[in-house]
Amino acid sequence: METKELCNIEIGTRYEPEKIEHRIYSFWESENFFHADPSGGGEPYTIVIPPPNVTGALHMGHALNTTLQDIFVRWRRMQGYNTLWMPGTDHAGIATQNVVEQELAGEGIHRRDLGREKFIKRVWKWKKEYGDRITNQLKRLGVSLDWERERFTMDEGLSKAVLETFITLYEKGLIYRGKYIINWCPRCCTALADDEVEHEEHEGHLWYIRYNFKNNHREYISVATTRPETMLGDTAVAVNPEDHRYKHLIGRSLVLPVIGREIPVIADPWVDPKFGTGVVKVTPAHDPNDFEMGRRHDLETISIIDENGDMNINAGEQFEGMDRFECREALLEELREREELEGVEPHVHSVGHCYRCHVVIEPYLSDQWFVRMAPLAQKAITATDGGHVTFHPGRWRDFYKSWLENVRDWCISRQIWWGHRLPVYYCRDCGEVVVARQTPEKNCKECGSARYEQDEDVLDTWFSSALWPFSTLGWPGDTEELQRYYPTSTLVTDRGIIYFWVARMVMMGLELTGRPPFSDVLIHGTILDEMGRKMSKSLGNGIDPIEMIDKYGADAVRFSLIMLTTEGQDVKLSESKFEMGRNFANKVWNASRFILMNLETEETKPAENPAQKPELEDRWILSRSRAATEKITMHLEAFQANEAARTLYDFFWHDFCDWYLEAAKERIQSGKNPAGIAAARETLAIVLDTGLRLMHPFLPFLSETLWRRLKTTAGRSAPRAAADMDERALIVADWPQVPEHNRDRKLESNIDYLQKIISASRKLRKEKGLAENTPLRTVISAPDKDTADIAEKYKSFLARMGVMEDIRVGVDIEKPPHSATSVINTTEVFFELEGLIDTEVEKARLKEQRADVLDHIDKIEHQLDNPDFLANAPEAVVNRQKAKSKELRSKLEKIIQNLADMG
RNA sequence: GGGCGCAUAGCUCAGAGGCGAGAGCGCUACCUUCACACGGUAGAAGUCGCAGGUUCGAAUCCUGCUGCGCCCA
Repeated sequence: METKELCNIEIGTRYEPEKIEHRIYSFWESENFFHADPSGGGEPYTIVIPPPNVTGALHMGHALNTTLQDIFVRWRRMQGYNTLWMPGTDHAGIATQNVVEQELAGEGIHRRDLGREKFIKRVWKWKKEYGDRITNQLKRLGVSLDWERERFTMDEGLSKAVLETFITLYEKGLIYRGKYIINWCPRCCTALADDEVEHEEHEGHLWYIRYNFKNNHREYISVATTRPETMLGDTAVAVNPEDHRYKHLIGRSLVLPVIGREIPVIADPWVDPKFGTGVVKVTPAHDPNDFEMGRRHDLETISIIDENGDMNINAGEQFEGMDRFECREALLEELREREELEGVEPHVHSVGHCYRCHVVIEPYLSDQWFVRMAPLAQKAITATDGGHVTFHPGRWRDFYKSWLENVRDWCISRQIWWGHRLPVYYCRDCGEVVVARQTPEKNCKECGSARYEQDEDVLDTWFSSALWPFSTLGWPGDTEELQRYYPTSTLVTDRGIIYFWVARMVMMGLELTGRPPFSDVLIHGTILDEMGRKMSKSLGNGIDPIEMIDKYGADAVRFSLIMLTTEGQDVKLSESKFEMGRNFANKVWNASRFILMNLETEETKPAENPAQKPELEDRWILSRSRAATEKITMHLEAFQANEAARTLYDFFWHDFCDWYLEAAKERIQSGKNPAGIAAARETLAIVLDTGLRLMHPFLPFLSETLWRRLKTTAGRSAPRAAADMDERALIVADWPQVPEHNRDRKLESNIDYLQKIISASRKLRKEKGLAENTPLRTVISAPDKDTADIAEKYKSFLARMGVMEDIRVGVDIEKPPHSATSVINTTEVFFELEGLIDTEVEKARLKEQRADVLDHIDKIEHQLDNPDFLANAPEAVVNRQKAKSKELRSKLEKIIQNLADMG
């Protein structure tokens, strides 16, 4: 897109983001500004996006997450770093399979009807049609991702990374196959990892069931359980070996109710004597703890529930085919009839649910593949302790470590079709296991058979996500990108996936590349609704970012989110919050509009290049803009985007618009003093340029639009500003530098003093009910020559900004008759108000002020009278309080004098 | 049960040993003045959750308590 066209935007009184956003984004894309060139110069700065789920739609969490990343990337790009922000999506095995299965269900088809191959084709078709919804939505936010490099966890390169990883870890003995109790989702029909199970407090029951002894039907013990239906698979009853109540029963035999199987009473220290009766049933095939106990005591494992959560034949003919919860009711009824149900009491316990579909998890005994976590976790802990991976805020390091320190082996096989199929082949004739890159060509070395079949399972999606920071850069190939951009710089994410993703990336990065995948991890808050609840589809309490962008503009959405996100704290969001960003954007728009109008004026001809005579406020705003630059840069370096945004807001609105623009306006519109006007124009352009640069990471569309306009306009009457704007676009313009001697603190404090005098005049007019443009004759009585000089020097500033006239300045000038007094620091300001002074009102006002000052003096002098304070407090604090006390004393004296003068 | 976070103006939140505690929204009054009413100017508004402690000095540090939220078991 042509620059001319971009500038051809009508600068109306309202910022209309919808008119520019699309154009600007196309411009950036067509100019290739997002694309990283590994052969280019500059220190690398790399971020990989947390790949959103390909089935997902953009929500506020993504909006915050990507805005933060875009801020860091745009800022570093402007600083001259060779910046890469890697985009992509995650194939989300279970979620995507569910979506396509539902689509098929609409056509009355089950995936099994289709067969594996056709089903996978169907998923790819779905992905091609709908898979880029979320990436297109991201573009609306203005993100500067390097789209040319977009990756997908199922694409060829990343699949190769997964294959190599599996083989490498298998060969190192870090991947193994075994028959264990895993978390099974009967709806998704697959195993899940421990951290894919969500635990919820559930108000259930504790049932007491009577187990009779063999050979003596009058003798029994009572067993407590929360899941009576699993009783059908019991192969023992256990007590704690130290429990004196039951010691004599150990080794005796019981008869399992309903089933009639003979089972032993065993002793195991795992049993908690305080739970229920202290006697627990042991079901090794359906409880992880019981499974361990079963191994210790060599118990039989009897599976009674199948993969769909239905009872199988081992549960007995009467229950076979029943759903597990249906069976529970039927069994309880049966026990009641047999008078073997001893009792029931309410019991709150934690129940695991599938994190994808929320069905109750079934502990399930099956053959699965696992990653041995202890050695990997140890490396990850060491790297973090050694400062190679730093969390912001730091407390998340402990959170991450506590998981790594207690992590159990990771079940990575999933019984679904969509995903990376395990590179495992079994000999059909002898069952020999071969892990290989492709179907083995040689005959089985055990039995000589040539018939192999590949494992049906696919890998956990997180297995491929764990490789993301290097697989996206071409690993296992030794690519230019990998050399240039790996390890990455900053990872930005929500605390919710520290275990799932962050920890696993660190483990895999260290194991496979020998280096941590990133140096800094920024954990931001979670977006909540107005009532502090998580936003979710089921609650319907979400706020759609795209709707908000349509309504308020992308920049407003971005800026509001960042302003609200204080370090690591959750954000309670409501739609009205976006007004803050919109108002700020509109303020910037209008301030720029004013400046552009003034630069475009016909009055100054560019060739003439008039002499410039800067005024006080010109130098002041330049000093303030340097202060803002310094602070914003510092906050970004500390990962505090919200503090940076706040600094920008205060600087632009309160220093630049409230004070400087108003002062410059007066000067320019007065029409006198051409050199002063020229200086004002130049300063407006310079400071707006700086402001837009500082703003760019936060409000990219608005700043780019205005900057381009300023660049073409500044040449007319702000030659120095124009000369500094020689970059092609703001997105690739230089970040403002902070020169060594950058501040004029004296000047800033002088202006502060003058601002107080101006405020006092405005306040007085309000009190007297005078119109804002009524000039006040003013006498300024300073305590010393230095202070008087400041006021004298900047009389015209006071006159303009405070609407004062005939300002007389001196040391200890006498108070004119019929005037109101304001005491500013140690200066008396007398406003002449003939006919408007009510002595009684004035006296009351001064008395109030006197009481106030006395109160303050009391406090400070009490402190200064305390020898301990003088002895212990730092000198600077003591001096400050002494100066304050002196100033207040002087102020008090003046108030008293004024009161006395009034009689 | 264990761990973490939060509690400050009507609302949303900053402030992390030393200012007489701040911002945005909302509220009150005045102002359609020529960049902006999505604006300007001025203002009202606080027992910094409660109780102890440390300290010359606590909204800030420590202990306990209460309430809310999150994570793990």
